[in-house]
Amino acid sequence: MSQKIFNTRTRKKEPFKSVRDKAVGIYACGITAYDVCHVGHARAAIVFDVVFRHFRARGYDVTYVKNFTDVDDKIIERANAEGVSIRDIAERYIRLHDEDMAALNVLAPTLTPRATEHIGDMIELIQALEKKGVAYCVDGDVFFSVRDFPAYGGLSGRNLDEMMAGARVDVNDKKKNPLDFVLWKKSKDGEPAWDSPWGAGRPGWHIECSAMSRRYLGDTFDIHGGGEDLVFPHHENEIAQSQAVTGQPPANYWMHNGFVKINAEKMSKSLGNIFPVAQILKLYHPEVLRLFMLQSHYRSPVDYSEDSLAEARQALIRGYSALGLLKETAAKFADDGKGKTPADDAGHLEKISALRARFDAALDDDFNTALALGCVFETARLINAVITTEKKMPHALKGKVLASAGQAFEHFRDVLGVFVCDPDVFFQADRAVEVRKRGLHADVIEDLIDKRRAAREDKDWSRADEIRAELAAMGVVLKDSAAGTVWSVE
RNA sequence: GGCGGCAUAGCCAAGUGGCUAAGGCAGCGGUCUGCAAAACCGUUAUUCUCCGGUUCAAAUCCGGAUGCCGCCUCCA
Repeated sequence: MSQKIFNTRTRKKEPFKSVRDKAVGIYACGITAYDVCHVGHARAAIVFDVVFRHFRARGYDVTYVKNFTDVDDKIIERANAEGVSIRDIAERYIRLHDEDMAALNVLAPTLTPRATEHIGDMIELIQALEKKGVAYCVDGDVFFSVRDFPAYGGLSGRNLDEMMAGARVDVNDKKKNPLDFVLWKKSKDGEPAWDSPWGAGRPGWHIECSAMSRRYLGDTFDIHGGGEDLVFPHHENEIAQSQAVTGQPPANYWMHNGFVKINAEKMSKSLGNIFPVAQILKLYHPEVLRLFMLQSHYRSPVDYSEDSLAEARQALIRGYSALGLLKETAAKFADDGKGKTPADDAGHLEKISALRARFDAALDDDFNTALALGCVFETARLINAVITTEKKMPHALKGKVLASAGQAFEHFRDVLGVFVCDPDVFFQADRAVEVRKRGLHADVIEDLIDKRRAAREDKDWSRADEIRAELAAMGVVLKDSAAGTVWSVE
C-alpha cells in the first residue's frame, strides 16, 4: 500500500506523491525559544519524529527541517526582564529544548535553522513581495496585503469577508486591511534591529518559515507540519507570502497534530496547567510519555492526566516484559543454523511477517500509530506465548520464531522510537523513577526482602507472607524465581 | 457571529460500507506458584450518543437532534 496523508488543505486523506522520486522534504514549525518545552511541544515533536522515521524506514531520502524562532516579542520581553541579550535567552531555551528532545528519543532533524541566521533571505523575500505589489511599507513597517492575494484563506477554509464580519482583529491605523499582517517590523530604541531597505527593524513572525523552507527545501516541497493552532494565521500567512512570490504553493501536504489537553481542560497559562517536559520526565520514564502520545492518532486531541500516563506505563511494562523474556531465553533457543528446522505447524512465522506488514500498512495510512501499536502488542503476546506455553515446540524452531519476532520488534522500535532500551535497563530506570516519586527507600525494601528470604528458607510461610503484605502496602511487588526474588513498583 | 472537529465496552483507543468491532488499562474465571507476581488460556460492546433516511448490507454514507471540544488573539 502506498503512503496516504490527511491534507489539512483539502480535509481529505490523499495518496502521497513526492516531488522527487523516493525523496521527501518536510518542514515543521519548531519552537519560539523563550521558555521550556511543554507536553504539547513534546507531542508535535514525537508526531513528526515518527513521520520522519517511517519515511526513512520506507526507503525515502528525507530532508526534515525544523526551525527555531530566536527573535520575537516574547523573547525580547524575557531578555529585558532578565537584563540579558535575546541571544542568551534563545541559546538557553534551544539547549533545554535539545535536551528534552534527546530524552524523548526524538531524532535530530536534518536541519535546524534559526531565524536570525536568515534575515537576509527574509529581506529578499519581502522585497520580492513589494515588487509583486502585495506588500506595502508604512513608516518603517511592512505589511502583506491580503486583498492582493486572492487565494488567501484557502488552507483554513475561510474567506476574507467572513473574517471581517468576525471583527476580532486589532485595529491598526497603518494597515490597509485589518487582516494584513506584518512582514517587517520597525524596531524601537533598544530593541534588536537589523538594517533593511525599510530602516532598522526585525522580521515579522511568519516570514521566517517562508524564507527558511524555501532556502532548504525549494519553492514547493512535500510536507509542511505543525500544531493545529498554526493553521490560522501562521500557515495561511506562510502560504500567502511564499505563493505570492513563487506562484506555487510552498507545500503539497499540510499536516497538523491535535492538541494536548490537561485533565480534559485546555492547557493554558491562565489555568496554570502547563506541564513542562522536564517535569514529566521526573515522574515517568520518557518512553511512557512517548507511548502515551502514540496510542492516539496524531490528529485527535489527547488528554494528559496522571491516570492516562500510569496506564501507558503499564502498557510499556507489558512490552518490555516480553522483550525481557525474549532476552532471557535467547541463548537457550539459539538457532545454531545447523540441522533442519521443523515445519512451523502453528504458523508463527507467517503471523510475525503478517504483523510486520500490518504495522507498516498502519503507518502508511496517515501514520496510524495507534493501530501500529496494536501489532506491537500482538507480537509481544506471541513472544510470551511461544516461550511459556509451546512446550512441545522443537528448540530449533522456537529459536527461529523468537529471532524473527525479535527482528520485528527491532523494526517497531526503529520506527516508533519506543522499546529502545535493554529490558533490564528499562526496568531499573522505571523502578528508580517510581521509588523516587513515591518516596520509597530501596535499602529498606531490600532489607525486608532479605528477611523474607530467611523466613522462606525456614519455611515460615506466614512470616514470609507478612513481609510480602508489608511491601505490597508500599506498592512493592515481588517476583520469586529460582534465581531469587526481584522486586518492582506497581 | 464565522469555520472546524469529536461522540465506539468500567476507562483509554483503533476501525469510516460487507470477514469473529484491533490493541492497552482495569475486572472476573482457569493454568502455573508454598502463597504471590509475571505470563498464557478463557471471559467482559448482538453493538458503536439519539431519531429518521439511502442500501441487499451502515459504527462506517446522508439529514436532523443532543452533548462535548478546538480555532477565529501569542500559542505545538
